[in-house]
Amino acid sequence: MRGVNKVILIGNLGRDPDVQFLEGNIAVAKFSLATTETFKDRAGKLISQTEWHTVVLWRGLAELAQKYLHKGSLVYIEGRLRTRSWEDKEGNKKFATEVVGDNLVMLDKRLDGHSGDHPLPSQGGSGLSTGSSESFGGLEIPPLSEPADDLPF
Amino acid sequence: MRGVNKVILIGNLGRDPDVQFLEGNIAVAKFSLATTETFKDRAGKLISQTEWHTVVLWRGLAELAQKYLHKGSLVYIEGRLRTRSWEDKEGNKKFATEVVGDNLVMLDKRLDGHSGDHPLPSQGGSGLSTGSSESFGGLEIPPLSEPADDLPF
Amino acid sequence: MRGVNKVILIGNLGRDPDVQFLEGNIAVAKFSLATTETFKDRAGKLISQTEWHTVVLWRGLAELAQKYLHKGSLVYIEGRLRTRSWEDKEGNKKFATEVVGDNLVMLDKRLDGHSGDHPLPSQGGSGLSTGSSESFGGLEIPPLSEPADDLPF
Amino acid sequence: MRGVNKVILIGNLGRDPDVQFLEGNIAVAKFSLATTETFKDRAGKLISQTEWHTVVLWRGLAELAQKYLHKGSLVYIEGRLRTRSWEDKEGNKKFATEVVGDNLVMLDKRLDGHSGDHPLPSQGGSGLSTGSSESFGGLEIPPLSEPADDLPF
DNA sequence: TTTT
DNA sequence: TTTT
Repeated sequence: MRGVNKVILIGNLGRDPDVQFLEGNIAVAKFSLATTETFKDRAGKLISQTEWHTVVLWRGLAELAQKYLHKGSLVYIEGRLRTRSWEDKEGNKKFATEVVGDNLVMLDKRLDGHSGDHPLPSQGGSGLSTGSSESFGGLEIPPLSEPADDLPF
Repeated sequence: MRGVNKVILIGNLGRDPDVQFLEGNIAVAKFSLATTETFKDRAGKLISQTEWHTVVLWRGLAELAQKYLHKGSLVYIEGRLRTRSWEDKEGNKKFATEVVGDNLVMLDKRLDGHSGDHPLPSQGGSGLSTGSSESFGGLEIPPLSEPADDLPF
Repeated sequence: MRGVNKVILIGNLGRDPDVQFLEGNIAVAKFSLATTETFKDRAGKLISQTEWHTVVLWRGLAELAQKYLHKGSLVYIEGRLRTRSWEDKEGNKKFATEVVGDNLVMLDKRLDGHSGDHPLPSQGGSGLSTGSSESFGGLEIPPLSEPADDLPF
Repeated sequence: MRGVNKVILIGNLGRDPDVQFLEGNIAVAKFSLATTETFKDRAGKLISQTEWHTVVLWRGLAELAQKYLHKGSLVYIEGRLRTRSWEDKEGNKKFATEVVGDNLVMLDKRLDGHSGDHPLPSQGGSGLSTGSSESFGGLEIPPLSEPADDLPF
């Protein structure tokens, strides 16, 4: 590669995801995501701007979307831009730019009383008592079980 | 510039922020942030890994942190890495790497009954009814009030 | 803000930038950027995939583009997605998604013999009167001149 | 996952990479990377600031580093922060924060006359037997060979 | 310790 | 339409 094509979004779903299963039972999810940014214009006035994105997820991520995401869900999406083009029935050239996600983080707090119902995948850091000194322990490098701290550096 | 130094974190505060005011009434906030990532190792086993970061915020962001962040808060931080070094009293060279934030997004849903109490800055997209076609309208480019859609392209 | 809308690209310009000056002498540059990523598909075959993006730059960044970028230039662009819609003469609804850049890093080695000729600013907005401060989204630049190491932490 | 820990750097190697092979013939590369950013301080003065990062690469990426990177090389690194701690011989607690890279893009123009000599893979893991698939964090690579444009949306 |  |  001599290129980078990366998108990072945090926003809310405008509708429930639309999930389809292709042959081979491959899941594809699609939804609109609204990102709202606020900033001051040159005059110092607060401006709020919403942008809508089409997000596409494949396979495992699509299945996660189907299980856990719905209209209003707040998510972090990391992915890449992809523009498709086609001609409609009238022969007009059409373009659509989508964000193909390869990482998804659900940011909603479960507010439902019946938590535990659906075992939400993972749970980061919350409920930590103080930890920090403890947690600095030389953790293993993720996908490996190498003796990372024996490194001869 | 011929360089990029960018950090993006989503995680929970390990403690309430520590906020100080320097001369000139410049606010500086500091806190530990835990980011937890989950993934499968080579054997397919789910591994959860927590990393602790020191986050430093200046001025307006520090004041936001003081007002709205506390132990357990879930935040998005965008910033850059900065390593400081010094010698302690025994003459040992010490290093500390921090994330100096230049963007902060609070990701907690307000769960408190008395919402409205503290006017949380902005509120993105949530509660949107359907919108999408409407929202595609040719929005103005942020900090400008140029007739962006009159562009001669 | 309760949202994030961020794009990071590294790629080559497909053509020289198209630069226009709006009233008020505000520069706008537009160009196509090709990002090429390579990865292995499920069968282990190397796949190379090129995606084309429309990049829009304003003010100081547009002037930088005009001065230093040309067909083939390799650049890093950081920005945000923005979709515009309009109707063409036949009444067809059209959409275009662009990347509005707020940071630009030129990655080409100057190969010209007369290097040193023009002291490449190479940073968005540097040395420009219009002063695109957009790179930091209106945020306070973390103060280098602050006595950072005297921090009472 | 309920967290994000992401670093994006563009900078130059301060020295040739230090590459080691652990048992199992697993490669680990380590090097210092300088990122230089330029911006204006409050007085409008141009400030250039260099930050040094320790970058660690594993497996296929480490082998790429060994083959193609050297002192001065310009690279894009995407990875995550990881802080290790240990006690030195005097019993002093020590910390080191590193960037563990999971994506590498070489940004140097090949200036050597004998270009074409070694067909630069230039993508993390490409053409390597060890096959660092870390770049995609264990996620399914979005399937290029899927009939993406036949999607029923 | 890099680079412009 | 770029680049390797």
